[in-house]
Amino acid sequence: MPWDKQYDETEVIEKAMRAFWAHGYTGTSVADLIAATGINRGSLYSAFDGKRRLFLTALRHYDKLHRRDFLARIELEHAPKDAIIEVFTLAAALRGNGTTPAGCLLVNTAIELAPHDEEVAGLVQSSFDDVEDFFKRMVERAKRERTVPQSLSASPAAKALLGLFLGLRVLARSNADPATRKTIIAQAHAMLE
Amino acid sequence: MPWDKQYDETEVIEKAMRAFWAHGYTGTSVADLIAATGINRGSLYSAFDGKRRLFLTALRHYDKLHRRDFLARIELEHAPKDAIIEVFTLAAALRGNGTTPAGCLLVNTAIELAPHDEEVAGLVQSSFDDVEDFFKRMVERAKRERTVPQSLSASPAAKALLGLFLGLRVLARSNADPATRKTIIAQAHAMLE
DNA sequence: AATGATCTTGACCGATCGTTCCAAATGCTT
DNA sequence: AAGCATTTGGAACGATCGGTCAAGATCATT
Repeated sequence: MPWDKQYDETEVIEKAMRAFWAHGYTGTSVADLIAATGINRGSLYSAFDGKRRLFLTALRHYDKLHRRDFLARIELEHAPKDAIIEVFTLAAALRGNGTTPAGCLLVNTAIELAPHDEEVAGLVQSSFDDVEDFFKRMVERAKRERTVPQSLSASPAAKALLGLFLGLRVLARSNADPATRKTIIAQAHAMLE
Repeated sequence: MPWDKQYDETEVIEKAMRAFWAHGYTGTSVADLIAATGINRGSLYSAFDGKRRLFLTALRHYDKLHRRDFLARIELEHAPKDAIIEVFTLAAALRGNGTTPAGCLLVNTAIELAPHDEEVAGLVQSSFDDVEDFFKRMVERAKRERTVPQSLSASPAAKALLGLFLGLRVLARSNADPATRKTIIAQAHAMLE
Protein backbone atom coordinates (compact mmCIF):
# COMPACT_ATOMS: atom_id res chain seq x y z
CA MET A 1 0.00 0.00 0.00
CA PRO A 2 2.66 2.50 -0.82
CA TRP A 3 1.25 5.12 -3.13
CA ASP A 4 -2.18 5.42 -1.67
CA LYS A 5 -2.84 5.35 2.01
CA GLN A 6 -5.37 2.96 3.41
CA TYR A 7 -7.19 5.70 5.24
CA ASP A 8 -8.80 8.96 4.21
CA GLU A 9 -6.75 11.70 5.80
CA THR A 10 -9.70 14.09 6.13
CA GLU A 11 -11.78 11.40 7.75
CA VAL A 12 -9.05 10.72 10.28
CA ILE A 13 -8.76 14.42 11.11
CA GLU A 14 -12.52 14.60 11.46
CA LYS A 15 -12.62 11.74 13.93
CA ALA A 16 -9.64 13.01 15.88
CA MET A 17 -11.34 16.40 16.05
CA ARG A 18 -14.42 14.88 17.57
CA ALA A 19 -12.36 13.00 20.16
CA PHE A 20 -10.54 16.18 21.22
CA TRP A 21 -13.82 18.09 21.14
CA ALA A 22 -15.46 15.63 23.51
CA HIS A 23 -12.62 15.01 25.97
CA GLY A 24 -10.11 17.81 25.58
CA TYR A 25 -6.43 17.62 24.70
CA THR A 26 -5.01 16.02 27.83
CA GLY A 27 -8.17 13.97 28.21
CA THR A 28 -7.59 12.26 24.87
CA SER A 29 -4.76 9.73 24.78
CA VAL A 30 -2.97 8.51 21.68
CA ALA A 31 -4.64 5.15 22.30
CA ASP A 32 -8.01 6.94 22.23
CA LEU A 33 -7.06 8.58 18.95
CA ILE A 34 -6.09 5.26 17.43
CA ALA A 35 -9.38 3.76 18.55
CA ALA A 36 -11.39 6.73 17.33
CA THR A 37 -9.72 7.12 13.95
CA GLY A 38 -8.99 3.49 13.15
CA ILE A 39 -5.53 4.24 11.85
CA ASN A 40 -2.41 2.62 13.18
CA ARG A 41 0.00 4.01 15.70
CA GLY A 42 2.80 4.24 13.17
CA SER A 43 0.59 5.94 10.62
CA LEU A 44 -0.51 8.51 13.13
CA TYR A 45 3.08 9.51 13.75
CA SER A 46 4.27 9.36 10.14
CA ALA A 47 1.28 11.28 8.80
CA PHE A 48 0.46 13.69 11.63
CA ASP A 49 3.70 13.88 13.60
CA GLY A 50 2.32 13.01 17.02
CA LYS A 51 -0.51 14.03 19.28
CA ARG A 52 0.19 17.72 19.47
CA ARG A 53 0.44 18.32 15.71
CA LEU A 54 -2.65 16.20 15.11
CA PHE A 55 -4.49 18.32 17.65
CA LEU A 56 -3.47 21.53 15.92
CA THR A 57 -4.53 20.07 12.58
CA ALA A 58 -7.85 19.02 14.08
CA LEU A 59 -8.30 22.46 15.66
CA ARG A 60 -7.66 24.17 12.33
CA HIS A 61 -10.09 21.76 10.73
CA TYR A 62 -12.72 22.65 13.32
CA ASP A 63 -12.02 26.32 12.83
CA LYS A 64 -12.60 26.03 9.11
CA LEU A 65 -15.62 23.74 9.21
CA HIS A 66 -17.52 24.71 12.32
CA ARG A 67 -16.56 28.34 12.49
CA ARG A 68 -15.50 29.90 9.17
CA ASP A 69 -17.66 27.90 6.78
CA PHE A 70 -20.47 27.97 9.34
CA LEU A 71 -20.46 31.78 9.51
CA ALA A 72 -20.00 32.13 5.75
CA ARG A 73 -23.04 29.97 5.05
CA ILE A 74 -25.19 31.94 7.48
CA GLU A 75 -23.95 35.23 6.07
CA LEU A 76 -24.95 34.05 2.62
CA GLU A 77 -28.38 32.76 3.54
CA HIS A 78 -29.66 35.46 5.88
CA ALA A 79 -30.14 39.18 6.08
CA PRO A 80 -27.49 40.73 8.37
CA LYS A 81 -29.62 41.05 11.48
CA ASP A 82 -31.16 37.61 11.02
CA ALA A 83 -27.70 36.17 10.52
CA ILE A 84 -26.63 37.27 14.00
CA ILE A 85 -29.72 35.74 15.58
CA GLU A 86 -29.25 32.58 13.54
CA VAL A 87 -25.70 32.15 14.83
CA PHE A 88 -26.97 32.29 18.39
CA THR A 89 -29.92 30.03 17.67
CA LEU A 90 -27.83 27.33 16.07
CA ALA A 91 -25.16 27.49 18.78
CA ALA A 92 -27.87 27.12 21.40
CA ALA A 93 -29.36 24.13 19.60
CA LEU A 94 -26.10 22.20 19.37
CA ARG A 95 -26.03 19.56 22.04
CA GLY A 96 -24.04 16.45 22.58
CA ASN A 97 -25.39 13.60 20.48
CA GLY A 98 -23.92 10.54 18.85
CA THR A 99 -21.80 12.41 16.35
CA THR A 100 -21.35 15.93 17.67
CA PRO A 101 -20.02 16.65 21.17
CA ALA A 102 -21.51 19.46 23.21
CA GLY A 103 -20.02 22.93 23.25
CA CYS A 104 -17.31 24.40 21.05
CA LEU A 105 -13.80 23.05 20.56
CA LEU A 106 -12.37 26.54 20.26
CA VAL A 107 -13.88 27.66 23.55
CA ASN A 108 -12.75 24.47 25.26
CA THR A 109 -9.26 25.01 23.89
CA ALA A 110 -9.23 28.66 24.90
CA ILE A 111 -9.68 27.50 28.46
CA GLU A 112 -7.60 24.35 28.51
CA LEU A 113 -4.54 25.24 26.43
CA ALA A 114 -4.48 28.92 25.46
CA PRO A 115 -3.03 30.12 28.78
CA HIS A 116 -0.07 27.74 28.45
CA ASP A 117 0.50 27.41 24.72
CA GLU A 118 1.31 30.39 22.54
CA GLU A 119 0.71 28.69 19.22
CA VAL A 120 -2.72 27.52 20.31
CA ALA A 121 -3.48 30.87 21.91
CA GLY A 122 -2.76 32.63 18.62
CA LEU A 123 -5.07 30.33 16.73
CA VAL A 124 -7.88 30.77 19.23
CA GLN A 125 -7.39 34.51 19.40
CA SER A 126 -7.54 35.04 15.66
CA SER A 127 -10.60 32.83 15.51
CA PHE A 128 -12.38 34.86 18.18
CA ASP A 129 -11.32 38.02 16.38
CA ASP A 130 -12.89 36.67 13.21
CA VAL A 131 -16.17 36.02 15.00
CA GLU A 132 -16.10 39.54 16.34
CA ASP A 133 -15.45 40.84 12.83
CA PHE A 134 -18.40 38.82 11.59
CA PHE A 135 -20.68 40.41 14.15
CA LYS A 136 -19.29 43.84 13.36
CA ARG A 137 -19.81 43.40 9.63
CA MET A 138 -23.36 42.18 10.15
CA VAL A 139 -24.21 45.14 12.38
CA GLU A 140 -22.76 47.59 9.85
CA ARG A 141 -24.78 46.08 7.04
CA ALA A 142 -27.90 46.01 9.17
CA LYS A 143 -27.43 49.69 9.87
CA ARG A 144 -27.11 50.40 6.16
CA GLU A 145 -30.33 48.58 5.44
CA ARG A 146 -32.06 50.13 8.48
CA THR A 147 -32.88 46.93 10.32
CA VAL A 148 -31.04 48.07 13.42
CA PRO A 149 -30.98 51.57 14.93
CA GLN A 150 -28.41 54.02 13.57
CA SER A 151 -27.43 54.80 17.16
CA LEU A 152 -25.88 51.36 17.51
CA SER A 153 -22.09 51.39 17.16
CA ALA A 154 -20.84 48.33 15.37
CA SER A 155 -17.54 47.71 17.12
CA PRO A 156 -18.74 47.72 20.74
CA ALA A 157 -21.86 45.80 19.75
CA ALA A 158 -19.68 43.15 18.12
CA LYS A 159 -17.52 42.78 21.22
CA ALA A 160 -20.59 42.46 23.43
CA LEU A 161 -22.14 39.89 21.10
CA LEU A 162 -18.92 37.90 21.16
CA GLY A 163 -18.98 37.88 24.94
CA LEU A 164 -22.58 36.75 25.09
CA PHE A 165 -21.89 34.15 22.41
CA LEU A 166 -18.99 32.63 24.34
CA GLY A 167 -21.16 32.46 27.44
CA LEU A 168 -23.80 30.62 25.49
CA ARG A 169 -21.16 28.14 24.34
CA VAL A 170 -20.14 27.45 27.94
CA LEU A 171 -23.76 26.87 28.96
CA ALA A 172 -24.39 24.72 25.92
CA ARG A 173 -21.65 22.34 27.08
CA SER A 174 -22.59 22.04 30.73
CA ASN A 175 -26.21 23.11 31.10
CA ALA A 176 -29.23 21.35 29.68
CA ASP A 177 -31.76 24.05 30.54
CA PRO A 178 -33.30 25.35 27.30
CA ALA A 179 -34.91 28.36 29.01
CA THR A 180 -31.56 29.98 29.70
CA ARG A 181 -30.45 29.44 26.12
CA LYS A 182 -33.64 30.95 24.76
CA THR A 183 -33.27 33.97 26.98
CA ILE A 184 -29.73 34.51 25.79
CA ILE A 185 -30.87 34.43 22.18
CA ALA A 186 -33.54 36.96 23.11
CA GLN A 187 -30.84 39.08 24.72
CA ALA A 188 -28.77 39.01 21.54
CA HIS A 189 -31.87 40.22 19.77
CA ALA A 190 -32.44 42.95 22.35
CA MET A 191 -28.87 44.19 21.90
CA LEU A 192 -29.73 45.05 18.31
CA GLU A 193 -32.53 47.42 19.22
CA MET B 1 3.13 14.19 65.22
CA PRO B 2 0.07 12.09 65.77
CA TRP B 3 -2.61 14.32 67.20
CA ASP B 4 -1.93 17.39 65.12
CA LYS B 5 -1.07 17.23 61.49
CA GLN B 6 2.07 18.90 60.26
CA TYR B 7 0.28 20.78 57.57
CA ASP B 8 -2.62 23.20 57.57
CA GLU B 9 -5.44 21.45 55.78
CA THR B 10 -6.98 24.67 54.49
CA GLU B 11 -3.65 25.78 53.14
CA VAL B 12 -3.22 22.50 51.28
CA ILE B 13 -6.68 22.79 49.76
CA GLU B 14 -5.91 26.36 48.78
CA LYS B 15 -2.73 25.36 46.97
CA ALA B 16 -4.35 22.36 45.31
CA MET B 17 -7.17 24.62 44.18
CA ARG B 18 -4.73 26.97 42.52
CA ALA B 19 -2.99 24.08 40.75
CA PHE B 20 -6.29 22.75 39.37
CA TRP B 21 -7.36 26.28 38.54
CA ALA B 22 -4.24 26.87 36.49
CA HIS B 23 -3.89 23.52 34.70
CA GLY B 24 -7.24 21.73 34.92
CA TYR B 25 -8.05 18.36 36.41
CA THR B 26 -6.35 16.04 33.94
CA GLY B 27 -3.58 18.59 33.48
CA THR B 28 -2.62 18.39 37.15
CA SER B 29 -0.87 15.19 38.21
CA VAL B 30 -0.64 13.86 41.75
CA ALA B 31 3.06 14.67 41.56
CA ASP B 32 2.13 18.27 40.70
CA LEU B 33 -0.20 18.39 43.69
CA ILE B 34 2.52 17.10 46.00
CA ALA B 35 4.92 19.71 44.68
CA ALA B 36 2.33 22.49 44.93
CA THR B 37 1.02 21.67 48.38
CA GLY B 38 4.20 20.41 50.01
CA ILE B 39 2.47 17.49 51.66
CA ASN B 40 3.50 13.92 51.20
CA ARG B 41 1.97 11.40 48.86
CA GLY B 42 0.63 9.25 51.66
CA SER B 43 -0.82 12.22 53.51
CA LEU B 44 -2.62 13.30 50.38
CA TYR B 45 -4.33 9.94 50.18
CA SER B 46 -5.04 9.49 53.87
CA ALA B 47 -6.39 13.02 54.31
CA PHE B 48 -8.05 13.70 50.96
CA ASP B 49 -8.68 10.24 49.56
CA GLY B 50 -6.96 10.67 46.23
CA LYS B 51 -6.89 13.11 43.36
CA ARG B 52 -10.58 13.13 42.53
CA ARG B 53 -11.82 13.80 46.07
CA LEU B 54 -9.16 16.45 46.57
CA PHE B 55 -10.34 18.11 43.38
CA LEU B 56 -13.94 18.13 44.56
CA THR B 57 -12.84 19.56 47.90
CA ALA B 58 -10.82 22.21 46.11
CA LEU B 59 -13.74 22.99 43.82
CA ARG B 60 -16.07 23.42 46.79
CA HIS B 61 -13.46 25.61 48.42
CA TYR B 62 -13.27 27.75 45.31
CA ASP B 63 -17.04 27.91 45.13
CA LYS B 64 -17.22 29.18 48.68
CA LEU B 65 -14.31 31.60 48.57
CA HIS B 66 -14.27 32.97 45.05
CA ARG B 67 -17.95 32.74 44.30
CA ARG B 68 -20.27 32.72 47.33
CA ASP B 69 -18.23 34.89 49.70
CA PHE B 70 -17.21 37.05 46.78
CA LEU B 71 -20.82 37.77 45.83
CA ALA B 72 -21.89 38.18 49.45
CA ARG B 73 -19.22 40.81 50.05
CA ILE B 74 -20.20 42.76 46.96
CA GLU B 75 -23.88 42.51 47.83
CA LEU B 76 -23.08 43.94 51.24
CA GLU B 77 -20.89 46.78 50.05
CA HIS B 78 -22.78 48.06 47.03
CA ALA B 79 -26.20 49.22 45.96
CA PRO B 80 -27.94 46.51 43.89
CA LYS B 81 -27.22 47.95 40.47
CA ASP B 82 -23.65 48.86 41.38
CA ALA B 83 -23.16 45.36 42.73
CA ILE B 84 -23.88 43.84 39.31
CA ILE B 85 -21.44 46.17 37.61
CA GLU B 86 -18.87 45.51 40.30
CA VAL B 87 -19.06 41.77 39.73
CA PHE B 88 -18.32 42.27 36.06
CA THR B 89 -15.59 44.80 36.73
CA LEU B 90 -13.75 42.59 39.19
CA ALA B 91 -14.08 39.50 36.98
CA ALA B 92 -12.64 41.47 34.08
CA ALA B 93 -9.75 42.69 36.18
CA LEU B 94 -8.69 39.25 37.34
CA ARG B 95 -5.75 38.08 35.33
CA GLY B 96 -3.13 35.45 35.74
CA ASN B 97 -0.45 36.60 38.14
CA GLY B 98 1.87 34.92 40.58
CA THR B 99 -0.81 33.78 42.97
CA THR B 100 -4.09 33.78 41.06
CA PRO B 101 -4.51 31.92 37.76
CA ALA B 102 -6.53 33.49 34.96
CA GLY B 103 -10.19 32.73 34.46
CA CYS B 104 -12.60 30.89 36.72
CA LEU B 105 -12.21 27.37 38.05
CA LEU B 106 -15.94 26.75 37.87
CA VAL B 107 -16.11 27.74 34.22
CA ASN B 108 -13.03 25.67 33.41
CA THR B 109 -14.58 22.72 35.19
CA ALA B 110 -17.92 23.20 33.47
CA ILE B 111 -16.11 22.67 30.21
CA GLU B 112 -13.57 20.02 31.16
CA LEU B 113 -15.50 17.72 33.48
CA ALA B 114 -19.19 18.58 33.67
CA PRO B 115 -20.13 16.74 30.46
CA HIS B 116 -18.60 13.50 31.75
CA ASP B 117 -19.05 13.66 35.51
CA GLU B 118 -22.46 13.94 37.13
CA GLU B 119 -21.24 14.87 40.59
CA VAL B 120 -19.12 17.69 39.20
CA ALA B 121 -21.89 18.75 36.84
CA GLY B 122 -24.29 19.09 39.76
CA LEU B 123 -21.87 21.25 41.69
CA VAL B 124 -21.20 23.50 38.73
CA GLN B 125 -24.87 23.73 37.87
CA SER B 126 -25.98 24.77 41.34
CA SER B 127 -23.17 27.28 41.45
CA PHE B 128 -24.24 28.83 38.16
CA ASP B 129 -27.82 28.83 39.41
CA ASP B 130 -26.68 30.72 42.48
CA VAL B 131 -24.98 33.36 40.36
CA GLU B 132 -28.15 33.70 38.33
CA ASP B 133 -30.12 34.09 41.57
CA PHE B 134 -27.71 36.75 42.69
CA PHE B 135 -28.26 38.74 39.51
CA LYS B 136 -32.02 38.25 39.79
CA ARG B 137 -32.08 39.43 43.39
CA MET B 138 -30.00 42.48 42.55
CA VAL B 139 -32.27 43.42 39.65
CA GLU B 140 -35.36 43.03 41.81
CA ARG B 141 -33.91 45.25 44.50
CA ALA B 142 -32.75 47.77 41.95
CA LYS B 143 -36.26 47.92 40.59
CA ARG B 144 -37.64 48.52 44.06
CA GLU B 145 -35.27 51.40 44.62
CA ARG B 146 -35.86 52.72 41.08
CA THR B 147 -32.26 52.50 39.84
CA VAL B 148 -33.29 50.33 36.90
CA PRO B 149 -36.42 50.66 34.74
CA GLN B 150 -39.59 48.98 35.95
CA SER B 151 -39.96 47.45 32.50
CA LEU B 152 -36.96 45.19 33.12
CA SER B 153 -37.93 41.65 34.09
CA ALA B 154 -35.61 40.21 36.66
CA SER B 155 -35.50 36.56 35.64
CA PRO B 156 -34.60 36.95 31.96
CA ALA B 157 -32.22 39.77 32.79
CA ALA B 158 -30.47 37.49 35.28
CA LYS B 159 -30.10 34.71 32.72
CA ALA B 160 -28.71 37.12 30.15
CA LEU B 161 -26.28 38.58 32.67
CA LEU B 162 -25.11 35.09 33.57
CA GLY B 163 -24.45 34.37 29.91
CA LEU B 164 -22.49 37.56 29.43
CA PHE B 165 -20.61 36.93 32.65
CA LEU B 166 -19.52 33.45 31.57
CA GLY B 167 -18.35 34.86 28.26
CA LEU B 168 -16.29 37.44 30.09
CA ARG B 169 -14.73 34.65 32.14
CA VAL B 170 -13.71 32.79 28.99
CA LEU B 171 -12.14 35.91 27.53
CA ALA B 172 -10.43 36.72 30.80
CA ARG B 173 -8.59 33.39 30.62
CA SER B 174 -7.48 33.50 27.00
CA ASN B 175 -7.59 37.09 25.84
CA ALA B 176 -5.41 39.93 27.05
CA ASP B 177 -7.28 42.72 25.25
CA PRO B 178 -8.70 45.13 27.86
CA ALA B 179 -10.93 46.91 25.31
CA THR B 180 -13.15 43.87 24.87
CA ARG B 181 -13.50 43.44 28.62
CA LYS B 182 -14.41 47.08 29.09
CA THR B 183 -17.02 46.86 26.38
CA ILE B 184 -18.57 43.82 28.02
CA ILE B 185 -18.81 45.66 31.32
CA ALA B 186 -20.46 48.51 29.45
CA GLN B 187 -22.87 46.03 27.91
CA ALA B 188 -23.81 44.69 31.34
CA HIS B 189 -24.54 48.26 32.27
CA ALA B 190 -26.60 48.79 29.13
CA MET B 191 -28.69 45.74 29.90
CA LEU B 192 -29.88 47.46 33.03
CA GLU B 193 -31.35 50.45 31.21
C1' DA C 1 9.08 4.64 80.90
C1' DA C 2 6.07 1.92 78.21
C1' DT C 3 2.09 1.87 75.32
C1' DG C 4 -0.66 2.88 71.55
C1' DA C 5 -2.89 5.74 68.23
C1' DT C 6 -1.98 8.69 64.53
C1' DC C 7 0.57 10.81 60.95
C1' DT C 8 4.68 10.93 57.80
C1' DT C 9 7.70 9.08 54.56
C1' DG C 10 9.08 7.11 50.36
C1' DA C 11 9.66 2.85 48.08
C1' DC C 12 6.87 0.31 45.12
C1' DC C 13 2.78 -1.33 42.22
C1' DG C 14 0.69 -2.28 37.61
C1' DA C 15 -1.25 0.58 34.11
C1' DT C 16 -0.95 3.94 30.89
C1' DC C 17 1.40 7.87 28.90
C1' DG C 18 3.53 9.70 24.21
C1' DT C 19 7.03 8.23 21.23
C1' DT C 20 10.34 5.43 18.49
C1' DC C 21 11.60 2.01 15.47
C1' DC C 22 11.81 -1.81 12.28
C1' DA C 23 10.27 -5.86 9.93
C1' DA C 24 6.42 -7.11 6.94
C1' DA C 25 3.28 -5.93 3.40
C1' DT C 26 2.09 -3.55 -0.66
C1' DG C 27 1.73 -2.01 -5.46
C1' DC C 28 3.75 1.38 -8.79
C1' DT C 29 7.87 1.71 -11.77
C1' DT C 30 11.29 -0.13 -14.50
C1' DA D 1 9.86 -10.20 -12.83
C1' DA D 2 12.68 -7.41 -10.00
C1' DG D 3 13.39 -3.34 -7.51
C1' DC D 4 11.86 0.31 -4.78
C1' DA D 5 9.34 3.74 -2.26
C1' DT D 6 5.99 3.93 1.00
C1' DT D 7 2.71 2.49 4.43
C1' DT D 8 1.34 -0.70 7.95
C1' DG D 9 1.36 -3.18 12.12
C1' DG D 10 2.89 -3.79 16.49
C1' DA D 11 6.66 -4.71 19.73
C1' DA D 12 9.20 -2.10 22.78
C1' DC D 13 10.95 2.23 25.11
C1' DG D 14 11.55 5.12 29.27
C1' DA D 15 8.63 8.26 31.69
C1' DT D 16 4.87 9.20 34.19
C1' DC D 17 0.22 8.08 35.66
C1' DG D 18 -2.87 7.42 40.08
C1' DG D 19 -2.76 4.61 43.97
C1' DT D 20 -1.01 1.33 47.81
C1' DC D 21 1.40 0.00 51.76
C1' DA D 22 4.50 -0.97 55.50
C1' DA D 23 7.95 0.89 58.35
C1' DG D 24 9.40 4.91 60.98
C1' DA D 25 8.43 9.11 63.61
C1' DT D 26 5.85 11.50 66.96
C1' DC D 27 3.37 12.63 71.13
C1' DA D 28 -0.80 12.09 74.39
C1' DT D 29 -2.02 8.68 77.63
C1' DT D 30 -1.07 5.40 81.10
